[in-house]
Amino acid sequence: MTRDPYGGGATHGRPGHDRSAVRRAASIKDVAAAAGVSPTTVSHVLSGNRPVNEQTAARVRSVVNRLGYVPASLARSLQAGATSVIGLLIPDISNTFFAELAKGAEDAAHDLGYGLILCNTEFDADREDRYLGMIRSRFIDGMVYASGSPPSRRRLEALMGKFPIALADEEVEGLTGALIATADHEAGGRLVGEHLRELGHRRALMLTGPRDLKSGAARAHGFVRAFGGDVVERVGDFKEPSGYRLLAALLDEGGFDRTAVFAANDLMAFGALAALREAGLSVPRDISVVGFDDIRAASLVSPALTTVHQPAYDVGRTATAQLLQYVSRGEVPPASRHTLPVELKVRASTAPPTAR
Amino acid sequence: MTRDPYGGGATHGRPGHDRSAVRRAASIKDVAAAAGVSPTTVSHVLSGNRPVNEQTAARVRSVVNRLGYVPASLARSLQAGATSVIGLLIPDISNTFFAELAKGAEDAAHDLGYGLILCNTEFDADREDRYLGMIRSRFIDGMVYASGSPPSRRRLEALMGKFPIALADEEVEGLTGALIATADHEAGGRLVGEHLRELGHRRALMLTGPRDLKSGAARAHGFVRAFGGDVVERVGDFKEPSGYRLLAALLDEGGFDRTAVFAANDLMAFGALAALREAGLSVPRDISVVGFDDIRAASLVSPALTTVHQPAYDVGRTATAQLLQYVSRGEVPPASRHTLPVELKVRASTAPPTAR
DNA sequence: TTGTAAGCGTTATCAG
DNA sequence: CTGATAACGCTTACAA
Repeated sequence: MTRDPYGGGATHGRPGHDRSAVRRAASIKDVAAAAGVSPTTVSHVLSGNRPVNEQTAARVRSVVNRLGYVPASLARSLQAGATSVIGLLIPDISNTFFAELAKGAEDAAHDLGYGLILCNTEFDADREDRYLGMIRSRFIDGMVYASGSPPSRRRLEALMGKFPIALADEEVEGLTGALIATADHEAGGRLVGEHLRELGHRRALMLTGPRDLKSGAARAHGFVRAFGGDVVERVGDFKEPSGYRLLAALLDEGGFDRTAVFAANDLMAFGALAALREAGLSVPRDISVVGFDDIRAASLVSPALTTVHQPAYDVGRTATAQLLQYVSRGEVPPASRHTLPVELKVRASTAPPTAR
Repeated sequence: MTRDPYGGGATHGRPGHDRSAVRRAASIKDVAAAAGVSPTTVSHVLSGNRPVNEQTAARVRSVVNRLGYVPASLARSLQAGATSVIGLLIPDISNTFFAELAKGAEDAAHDLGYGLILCNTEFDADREDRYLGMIRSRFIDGMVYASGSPPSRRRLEALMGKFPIALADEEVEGLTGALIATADHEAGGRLVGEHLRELGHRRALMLTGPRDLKSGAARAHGFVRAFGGDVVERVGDFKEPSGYRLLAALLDEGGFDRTAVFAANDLMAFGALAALREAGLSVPRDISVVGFDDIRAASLVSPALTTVHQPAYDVGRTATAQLLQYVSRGEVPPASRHTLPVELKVRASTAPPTAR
């Protein structure tokens, strides 16, 4: 917490030569005084909330310009009981998936006249805590929550119901009664399962994300059911190195008999690709690889990655738009779920298995 | 501008069954009353700004817990004259370069106890305007400005000097007296020039960004001087399609005699790569390609792109840290420049020219 | 050790 | 058409 940065008007009656100090800005009183009217009138000239004599209004406006007066939004918000700003809490803005989601959220917020505070947690609980404090202290009117760090459930649960919060992308286990917008993870898994099965694969390796994420479970579930074959599972953390390490370890062990790899996200698929390349295996000839998310790099890698396109932008946009619908009325959103469609992008990293 | 979202306390004296409405939160007065002390004492118990009898303090704390009281940061900020929140204005958060920059900015802000508002402009002047309004209305204590949309100069110039603003990544033409953190664009251009020259190239095509960006000019300048050979220039807009179109047009024309392409950023380089592939030319055998930025996808494309690594994270972090140093003292930052080193990443897209 | 009162900059209410 | 006053929720002299 930062304490009062400048000591409350020390430069007050001292115009002139202190070049770097921020001068106290003109207030509505200053304008009123200079225009010879009451603050009330100034307020109304600016807001148009009630008619003002055109002469008076003109005079006020001219003073406003001369003094460069801009209403203090803090005071306005204090009086209004709302700030017109919401937060977006995500684990990692440099992950393009979240960047896209953020863009959707920002667009939706902007459309409704709201500002958006970026709360980047780096999966750090302290950081998440601090950001959640913003909603408790009512500095923001609501929060779009798109992180999945498990330790946060308790706190989140306590907040939800009291404050307007929407879940984006990731359900939080055991949290009911929430407004949530998410991609159809199960369908995504199913599409991949069907695709690999149709190609003729029967033995697959599934690289999952952390166990406690519902989205991951849904993907896995959809995949296993649709694939129907033999599935080996390894747990990773959604980051590239974990995809690499998991697969490299399996390859080292020897006796690797899988013909396809389904990674929980594109990043892990990239890691898998690297491990395969290093082991001298060719994709998709020796082994097929599928990702999830369809981040930009997916179509750029070589071979281009077959993956499931997640509508990250829409998830962010939908969650935010829904949330604001309630926030703008001063209500806590009811439980509701918006499942957005996904799409399988078949590219060059999958092919029928070759007999070995 | 959003008008007062909810009509100022209609649910005030109506406790009870309106399930979805947000209940008025406990205020310092409520706590004081319930604990049988004055608001002043509550304030001091919480802030530690002056000693309080341990008995009293304990009683207050217990009431605070029971009521779930959290101080309203708006009121606090109004009183303090600062919000401990700054803005970060960028054109496109889904561009990984800016995402990295944002991450650096967010880290620096977080370290000093500041929040960061993401202002994503999509190169839209209206949007930029609205966000700049946040600083004029003192909702934020400062702004890290990392956009380059030319029409904004005037406004920016008017703001700078009055409000704490730092320029990140991109100088704004004709704006002096600013605090600025930027990568060493000129050195970047030079490194590319030297690299291509050493490989034996003598005829290059340079795909630039918009003309009025200083960074682009610096890159071009450094490149042309170091390369020394024959350089043809085409102006693009930093987006992938423009790289594609520019090169495709040249190829179509016939008589294309360049042996190397230097694109203003990686995205345009990707476009160029696509055009080349389509024309049946092989990189780097027939032609070498170099980018700028070193976004994640650069090492993933095939062939992996030789490019100049920009320290996006550090640019964001440095600009923000510098800005906050002044903001926290209530000062407008003086002119100063921080030039961060770049690095040439030689990968697979460059090679000596083959005689044709 | 504690409390009273003023003030931060607005806007809504009520009165003229 | 306009103005005085209270209120939003907090902090901080100043006083006791």
